[in-house]
Amino acid sequence: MPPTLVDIAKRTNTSVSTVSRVLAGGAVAQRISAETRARVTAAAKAMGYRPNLLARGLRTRKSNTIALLVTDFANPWYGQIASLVEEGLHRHGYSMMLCNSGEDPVREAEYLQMLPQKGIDGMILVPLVRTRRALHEFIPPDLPLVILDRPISGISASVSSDEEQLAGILCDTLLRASVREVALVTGPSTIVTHRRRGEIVSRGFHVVARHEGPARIETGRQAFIKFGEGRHALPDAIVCTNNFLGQGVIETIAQIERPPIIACFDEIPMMHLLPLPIVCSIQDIPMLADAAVNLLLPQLTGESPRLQPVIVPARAVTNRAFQTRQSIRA
Amino acid sequence: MPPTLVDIAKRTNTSVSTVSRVLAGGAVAQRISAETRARVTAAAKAMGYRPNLLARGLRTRKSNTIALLVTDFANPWYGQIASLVEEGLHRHGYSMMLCNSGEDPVREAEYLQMLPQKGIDGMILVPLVRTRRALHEFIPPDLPLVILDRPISGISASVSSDEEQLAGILCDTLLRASVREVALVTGPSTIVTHRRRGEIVSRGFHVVARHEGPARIETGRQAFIKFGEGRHALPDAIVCTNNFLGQGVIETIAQIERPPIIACFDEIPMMHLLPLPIVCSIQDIPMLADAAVNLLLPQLTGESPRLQPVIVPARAVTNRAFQTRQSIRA
DNA sequence: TTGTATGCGTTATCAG
DNA sequence: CTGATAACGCATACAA
Repeated sequence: MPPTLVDIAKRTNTSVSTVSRVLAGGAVAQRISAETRARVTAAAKAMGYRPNLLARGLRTRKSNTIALLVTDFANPWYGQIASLVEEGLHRHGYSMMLCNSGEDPVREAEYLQMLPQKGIDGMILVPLVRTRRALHEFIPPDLPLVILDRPISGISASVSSDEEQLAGILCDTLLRASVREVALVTGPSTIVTHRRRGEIVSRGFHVVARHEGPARIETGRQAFIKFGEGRHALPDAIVCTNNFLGQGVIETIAQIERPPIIACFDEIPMMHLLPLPIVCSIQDIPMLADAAVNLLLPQLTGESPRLQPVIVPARAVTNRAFQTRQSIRA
Repeated sequence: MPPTLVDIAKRTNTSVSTVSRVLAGGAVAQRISAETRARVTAAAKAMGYRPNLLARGLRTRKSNTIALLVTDFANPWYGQIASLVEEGLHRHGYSMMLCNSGEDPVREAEYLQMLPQKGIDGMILVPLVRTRRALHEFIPPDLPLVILDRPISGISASVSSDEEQLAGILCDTLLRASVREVALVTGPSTIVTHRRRGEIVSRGFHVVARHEGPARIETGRQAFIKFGEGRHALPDAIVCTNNFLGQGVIETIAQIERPPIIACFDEIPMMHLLPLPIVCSIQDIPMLADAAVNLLLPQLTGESPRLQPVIVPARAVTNRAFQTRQSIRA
């Protein structure tokens, strides 16, 4: 129904190839006489021609499209990074499609299979799958790929924060605040970042309670309820392995008098205004986004100059209530 | 390079059509002898066959893919709604791709053109374009389409909140709190929701200051700085036309003693814990998402039963600081 | 400078 | 039950 090259060719008394060449623009178009070129472009505009990208992609095996598959785009962290990645890719002439696995391995598998079949040129992935082998049961080994946030061993094109440092600075801050006992609220232990963060914290503190669940606000809420049941004395701090969990805990715990310190990874919005001590270990989102783009681009252009995993430094930030608490104790 | 139907056909001494039929499954596959069927499926699995979705889409004009184009997926509001839309569509066998115009009309135009050319089956759009005419310069008139959040006159498949009510309940709450003078922080007045919300508020109160800019946190921060320069006495309330603007204002204003009421549209995370009076007019995100999906599905299956614009009711919520303030004044 | 012919991987039509 | 064969819309090698 929409006009095709054939239609334009008929209308202008030329052939499909001529039309194709004209519309291709650039050098190829220059090899066509100015006269026919004008006729063809005019007709194309008049008929409202739009190239069928499926056909073009089928033929050229190029789509100028990158897929970014994340685990939960309801989490603003992913929205922010996606937004920056989008801008970066756009500057280089690629468009980006964001897909969501919703922390569901089945949906991840579906998208993982489908996206390459749809002819994307490359993919940036926040993975649920944990091994290179498992991953490549779904995607072809030659697809330009960058692993984001959660390194997979054996894949060198990956960007993530230094988990040791990330958790380390959090622990240091807690130690300086005389924390000894903590409760731990973690996302799925099948996910390496959550597991790793939990492990590192466990190494440094006496963990008196634990709760694990999907990395969502609701899980944080449940955690506090569960902790409340077990014992009346709360620990010195509650450590959450991501922002959503932290937010859930904060929402429910703030009513307590003398609440424990909340320590979490990633940012809590407006933490400075919240009436309880908070320390966040914050990843450098712009740098992560930038690195992801820069790691993908050379793969797209064919050149594959020994990609190295990029490890981005993080920093710990305490809120005002935390700082006040410290100066009072001092 | 990846195996195709032809490869499988050769390997099994059959024809492409047979292979295609077997792999199609369902009724078509039943018309093939159990024996060849087994041989073909086995070979397909062994060779790791994956259908080329570009080719299939080119042929069938169906992709089982819906695009959701929003204006700013760094804003959690869009992340939440996108997440719900995704789940809804997924339940009906569609996958969803989220794209971001970043409040840039040029990028919107690009995606608007490209997505249909890529063979999506339908689209849900949070538009920047303001008229039906302008929109259809980019997308074909027969593309299944739902307009989300910002109705466009002449397009009946649209879902949004009742702006009159949404702004009305906010104004009522402010009036009951004895607010007379307000400052207004709005997103781009080219966007109907921002403009409309601003107008309604202007009707009810004396607007002593205004600031307009992109609907981002940064704009809210700038607004407060600007207001601070002009006069020393702040108004009774600052009204922001969305959550991001509100967050920016709150972040910068909280340091003030006796801060004004912050009134905004959409949700402020953990508002109950913030130390200044806040009232939010909150849209029903799940209902919006649901309606969007339900408005799109019938268009996809061909039946087009007189679609009506869906108007979703909203509610105003005040935080604890607001409530405390009220009881003190009473 | 332009046209012809071929193929990208599928599905669908038409024979047999 | 199965196999040729023709599209789908585009890009390109090869001719002219």
